[in-house]
Amino acid sequence: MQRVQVELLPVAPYNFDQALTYLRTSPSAVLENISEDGTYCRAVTINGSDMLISIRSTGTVEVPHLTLEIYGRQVNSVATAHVAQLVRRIFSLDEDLALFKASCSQDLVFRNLLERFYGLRPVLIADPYESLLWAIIGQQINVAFAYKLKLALVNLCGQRLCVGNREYPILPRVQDVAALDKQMLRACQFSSQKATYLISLSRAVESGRLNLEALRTLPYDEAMATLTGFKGVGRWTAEYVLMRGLGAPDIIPAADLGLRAIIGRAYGLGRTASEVEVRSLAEAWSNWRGWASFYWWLELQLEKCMETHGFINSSNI
DNA sequence: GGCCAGGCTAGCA
DNA sequence: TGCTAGCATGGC
Repeated sequence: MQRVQVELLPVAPYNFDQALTYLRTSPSAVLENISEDGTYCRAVTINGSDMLISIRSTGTVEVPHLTLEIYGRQVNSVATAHVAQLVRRIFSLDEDLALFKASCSQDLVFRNLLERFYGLRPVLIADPYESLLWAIIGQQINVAFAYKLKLALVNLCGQRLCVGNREYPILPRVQDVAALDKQMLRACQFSSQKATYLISLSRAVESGRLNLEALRTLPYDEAMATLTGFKGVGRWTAEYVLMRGLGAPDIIPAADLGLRAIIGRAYGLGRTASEVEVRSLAEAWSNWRGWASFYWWLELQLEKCMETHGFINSSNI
């Protein structure tokens, strides 16, 4: 097992702790592990080779510095460069927060979030395919059950990476999900529809009929049309994949129930906002609607955490 | 037992 | 193009 250390310099300001808070409170973080001392760990697969990445902050918000460690059988310079690039993308390290802030600060309600979450940038899902799996699983069911289903899928067909005396779950490979029998998922409490969608979409990705990476270069409307052309992928799912999986900064899943609820409360509607109302309010965050929805999601998660535990720290979430 | 949950599809006008 | 009913399955 090799170990390589890389120093990363995010564009300032950058608050890594906020990113960890998001992950700690996120019901979608199944493969990520956040330790109490503020170290992020997860297994990733680079060119077919499984590695463990470990990241911790070694700087401040104004002078950010992250230390990345990579553990794997063969961590050569090419793999190291790939991992560093992946980490920069997951944590949005190269983006300029000032542009986002300048664009959204006219909205006084949102400005409050900008101040409270100073230095926060979106945390993306490491792999677009991973975001597609999670989006299908998360459709229409409560997040606690969605988390349970994600774990079930990982346990059913995901491998594990051993580093030291610990095991880390690896995202199931496309071909392994594509090869699943529907009944195997049904036995893990997946609905018939979800099982069908997961398998058929994985087969589409495996065969190349659905090329998720290629969506990066398409205009939003074309990428949306491509995704929603597949059964099981509606507008919400496509927007979720573009925003969380591919990092599209201006895509907002406005139909998202959680987003509608938190926005309804924040803007004093006294009820859940409608999708149309969310899209209308989101005009104020134009060009950055995806980033803004990420901020709202963190706000929502913190609110739920307070409801459940009465306080927020690393041990109760 | 009933309503809700980080929706999608098919059918219809 | 836009609306609605039906669907599926735990959690609370």
